[in-house]
Formats: sequence, structure tokens, C-alpha cells
Amino acid sequence: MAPLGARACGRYRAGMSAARKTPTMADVARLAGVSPMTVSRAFKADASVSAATRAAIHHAADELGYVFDSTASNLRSQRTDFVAVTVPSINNANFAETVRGLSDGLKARGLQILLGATEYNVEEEERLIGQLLRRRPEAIVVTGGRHTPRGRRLLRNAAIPVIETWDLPSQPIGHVVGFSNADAARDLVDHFIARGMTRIAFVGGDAQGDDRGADRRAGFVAAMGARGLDATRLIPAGEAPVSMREGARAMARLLDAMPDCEAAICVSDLVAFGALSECQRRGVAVPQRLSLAGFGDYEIAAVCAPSLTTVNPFPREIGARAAALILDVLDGTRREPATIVIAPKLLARASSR
Amino acid sequence: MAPLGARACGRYRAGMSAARKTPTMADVARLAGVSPMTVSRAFKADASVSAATRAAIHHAADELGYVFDSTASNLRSQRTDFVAVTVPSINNANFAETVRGLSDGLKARGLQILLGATEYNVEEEERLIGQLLRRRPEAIVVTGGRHTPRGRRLLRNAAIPVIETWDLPSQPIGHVVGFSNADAARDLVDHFIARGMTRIAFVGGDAQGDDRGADRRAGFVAAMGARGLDATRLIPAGEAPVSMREGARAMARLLDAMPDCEAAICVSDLVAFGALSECQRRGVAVPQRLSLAGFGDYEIAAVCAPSLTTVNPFPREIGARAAALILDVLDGTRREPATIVIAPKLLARASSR
DNA sequence: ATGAAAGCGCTAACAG
DNA sequence: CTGTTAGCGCTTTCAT
Repeated sequence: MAPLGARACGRYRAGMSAARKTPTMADVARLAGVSPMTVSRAFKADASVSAATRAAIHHAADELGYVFDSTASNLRSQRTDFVAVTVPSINNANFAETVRGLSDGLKARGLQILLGATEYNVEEEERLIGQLLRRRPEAIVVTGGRHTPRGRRLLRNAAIPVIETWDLPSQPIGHVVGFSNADAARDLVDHFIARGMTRIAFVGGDAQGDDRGADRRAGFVAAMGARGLDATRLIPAGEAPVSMREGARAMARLLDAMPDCEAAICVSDLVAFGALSECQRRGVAVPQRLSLAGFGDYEIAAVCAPSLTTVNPFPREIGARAAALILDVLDGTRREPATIVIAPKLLARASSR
Repeated sequence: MAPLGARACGRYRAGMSAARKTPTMADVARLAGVSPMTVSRAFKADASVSAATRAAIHHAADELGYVFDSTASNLRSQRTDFVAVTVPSINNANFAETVRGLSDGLKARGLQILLGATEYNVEEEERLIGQLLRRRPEAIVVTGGRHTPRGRRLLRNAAIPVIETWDLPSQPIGHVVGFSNADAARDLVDHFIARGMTRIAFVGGDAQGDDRGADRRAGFVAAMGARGLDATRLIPAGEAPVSMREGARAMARLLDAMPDCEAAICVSDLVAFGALSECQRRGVAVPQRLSLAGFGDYEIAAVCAPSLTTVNPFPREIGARAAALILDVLDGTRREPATIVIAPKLLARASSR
């Protein structure tokens, strides 16, 4: 079946009769009449090879259809140029923006992201961290500061930079690029209070595994308590990922159970939009009868009518700052753990009067 | 600074005074009193090692904080357990769902996704494919059937399964899991015609690099022509990624330029929602004065009021089918290139009367 | 600027 | 079930 080269046994060879071995640097070297070492140098941008030799080598490589083999390079050089990243969900515009910020910041130095989704589950995160660390990434970026004991241990022992994001963990493992979700919720509370509202509800933040959401809800409760207001108007929205549908259902419950509410702070803009749509279905005027706010500054918050008051946590910048931090640490520019605090921005829009 | 072990020179060691070498299988073997080969087997689920030996080895490994090194395994075994995937954008719920479908289908066999975003640019796709193939993935999944010549060549020569998705390329490189974007647009045209509308516009599909969108627009033009209707009501929406904001602006132009339109088919639900919001701002009743349709069955299409008529292309299933295909090919169950055609489903909702 | 030798850490292949 | 030997394809190191 595969007469030559045991390596190709059972391997996929589209439309090829014989399984010819994939060419290696040695093959390129032979064809170009140089040593393998020179070929290796010719494939590194900053290595010293004469222009003519380099051109000849690339020509030979093209002729053979040679593709550089990172797996061998990784082992020998003990560098993978991977940065491992875990996010709760890939299907979330906020986290996707953080990944973009990371990716853009890292690709200039040839670092590639190895992405995993925890699906809002710390056990899954632990499994994922284990899998990712086997690949020997140069650094690892995780979302949030809550991990299983083994997850924490894996991260601490990894001997690579660890960056926790989207949060300000009380016991950081290494570096942090985040913000206070509780403070953001407090700012929204104060926003409504400043506009004369006191009967304020919080929608969501109950989802198991969504620690950022839980922190926002806790921040709401703390802020309401500190202002001497009723902090018990908490509307659960169900399991993560909590989104528009859940927002609509939660608003239905809120309107039924607490018709006197003047404002509702939702755990995210997606929930807020779902809540808004339910208000519109029921003829509840926003913001005249009920003010609404979300979180995240998702695109929909700016586009929907009325536009949604929200908080922009600068997800792209979180990624960009994390990337810059990684580069500094790998360069040796920075040695001590850093905590970079992002200042989220409250955006007052039409959904709050 | 790093007295022992040249490997650790300049490497990051959080809070460690000396740079001790990362333990290897040989270290674990020594501590457990077995050969490295037995340690290797103990780390493979299906290898034959006595239960007692396996337990002892894992105990020793834990004690040393040993982490299996995939880079060495990858080189020696010529397997990476990577599947490379390129999508136009990571920040798009449809593509994110396809990635989830892939990821879920592959993780059972221990395959991990290596993800890259092309940002709707074939040159970027070419670069990305080159980068990804160096990592020696077991298979590669790309979005769409348009590639640069070098991109095509790289894929064809890769000697791994290639799967093009979200499209039905006329010249497939290998396998295909997709659907006809043109047919989907035609179905929407027929949906409106069946409801008595003839002055129908298409919004978007002009974005450079969004081939699926272009196919939908082309399908609209072809279908309108085939039905003897005016196919010139084409509203550009700007460069990819085209989203809600662009939809709102495009609708503003449509209402100004073609106030007699009865229906508008938008290149995506995001554009359709933006268009809807503009209608609401202007007091244009949807669907009474103008019917709307989108594409993609994004969550917002079901939640917004009025809900949006759309087409569900089953993005999750595209990923799941691609994953199943990859497993079959790697198993040797399938040898010939497959073309799996997904049947998108038209969902008639409140935005079209 | 180029080359020779050695070896990264694991596992295929082949014993026993 | 366990061990021995060799080597995956590159790059570090040290020459010249």
C-alpha cells in the first residue's frame, strides 16, 4: 500500500500513487548544494546568509515543495511561538475582541495563538490548561481569576508568564490585565440614582461559571446597600451563556413581579437587548416607564432603538495590553508581575433618561 | 543568573531562584523505577501497562510536576493532533458556531483546533495557510473556495485532508461541506414574490473578500432576472466585516433612493437588524410598508421586534460534518473526496408579511 | 558567511 | 507487560 517510507503508512496522500516522503531541509540542502545548516539559516529572516545563497535555497525549496517543519524546530529550539489563551466562549463578541487584540499584538513577533474555550466551566478550564501546557506555549492568558486548585497549580508551575484577564483577582497567579466588574456595576447604580431613580433591579449574574457577571451583581448589591437602597431586586437569567432570549424571559418575570421598578441593570448588553425587546412587546416605554442599562458595549447597544446605556470595558485593549505585557516579559524588559487596570467607560444613551 | 542548564537561560521562572530543568520522562522513569518507554505508555490511554505501574508512574509524575511534552511527541510520532482552521473572522457568531461544531466533533479523538482569521482577505489567508501548514496539522479546514494561486498550491500539496466550507466551489481542492449561497438568496426572492412583492432590493454583498455575500447577491440578481423582475436595486453596504451600523446606513440610502421598494433582502441578519433599526427611526413600518429579510439566523433575528425572516445555514452542523469527515478520512474509512451539501432552511418571520 | 557534530524529548520498531 | 535501540528534522554550539 505504501511501499516507500514507513512514515507515510496510512497517511493521507490525495491523488498520489506512491507515498513519497515529505522533503526535509536535507533534501533542499542537497539540491541547493549547501549544508542543512545554511538552509536553516535561509529560513530565518535575521540570520546571516548571502543574498545569492538565500535565493538559491528558496528556489530549491519551492521546486521540492518543501514546507518548513515547526515540530522539529520547536523541539530543538525549545520554542514553539505559541501563546495559549482560554476564554469562556468563542461565540461572544467581547471575548472575540480580546482575542483579536492579543492576536494582533503578538503576530508582529511571530507568536501564534492557541485558543481554547472553557464553556464557563472551571473543570473544563483545568482540562484545557493541561492540554495547552503540553504544547509548551511561551505564555498563557486566561479569563478570570477563579480556577480549580489543580488549574492554579498547573499555571503556577508552568514556568511561563501567566496573565489573568477581565478581572482583578485578589490572589493573582502572575500578571493581570483587567478591571473591577463590581465598580462598573456601582457606576451604573450611581448613574440611575443621579437621575432620580431608586427602585433598581439587576438582571442576571446568577449563571454558574460566569464570574464576571457574578461580580457585577455583587457590585450592584454592595452599591445599593451603601446608598441605603433596596438591593433585593435580583432577577435570575439562567445558565451561561446568558443571552438575548434569557434577557427577554427575565424581563417578563421582572415586569410581572416588580411592576414598580424604575430601572434595570442587565449583566450584559445582549441580556439588555432581550429585555428591551420584551418591553417593546408589552408596550412598556423605555426609558419613560423603565430605564435600562447593559454591559459590554456590544454593537447592538449603539444600533438598537432606543440605544442602550452601557459600559465599555475595552475588550480589544485588554488583549492588546496583555500582548504587550507578554512581549515585555519574553524580552526580559519586565521581570516583576504586573497588574494593569483598565478603566471601563460608562456610556449614557437613550435607554436611560 | 541561571547557573544550571543552558536551556533555561533567559527563560521565565516566576519566583524561582534557580532555573531547574523541566523534568522529562527520563526523570519520571528514574523515580518510578521503570524505563522511559513505560512512562510513555503510561501517558497513553490505550497502551498496555499494568494498573499498578501506571499508578506509580502518575504518582511520580505528579511529585515532579512533570508535564508531558507534545513537541517531542509530535516530532517522533509525526502526529500533532492539530486540525488547522481558517475563518474570515473570529468575531462572527456564524463562523464561531462552525468552529464550535468542529471543536466538539474533534475533541473526542483528541484533536485540537489551530485557528486563524483571514479578515476577509485572500492574501492574509495565503500567509495564514503557510503558517498553519508548518505546524503539520492532520487536516485543514478553510472557509470558502476562493484562494490565491499559491494558497491553492499549498493546500493541494499539503498531503492532508483539505475541507472547504460555507460554499460549493466549482473547483474543489478536496472535500467540501457547504451550501449554495445563491440558492438561498433565490429562495428569499421567491418568498417575497409568493407574497406579491416585486420591487425587491438587495443590501450588501459588495464587500471585497466576502465571497459568500457576493454569491448571495449574485443569486438575487439571477433569480430576479429569471422571474423577469428588476434586478438592479442593489444597495452597497461597504467593506467587510459588514454589520449593523452599515445596515442602518444602507437602509437610509435605500429609503432615499428607492422609496417605492416593497422588500429588502440583506446580506446578513446583522445588516437586516441595522436596516430595521433605521426603518424604526424613520417611522417606516416593517413589514407593512417594507418587508425585510436577513441571512444566518443569528440570535437577534429571533429576538428583535418584529422578528426577522432569515435563512438558517446550520453553521454548527457545517462544523460537525466537517469534523466527522476528517475523522473518517484519518481513520481510512473514506478515501475519495466528499462533497456534503447542507440544505439551508428559510424561516418566515414577522418582518415579511 | 558557512559547515560539522551533537542532541532536543519522545516513541516506532523490535525484542523478550 | 516491559525494555532496548535508534532516530524524527531541525538548531545549538563551536569551528573555520
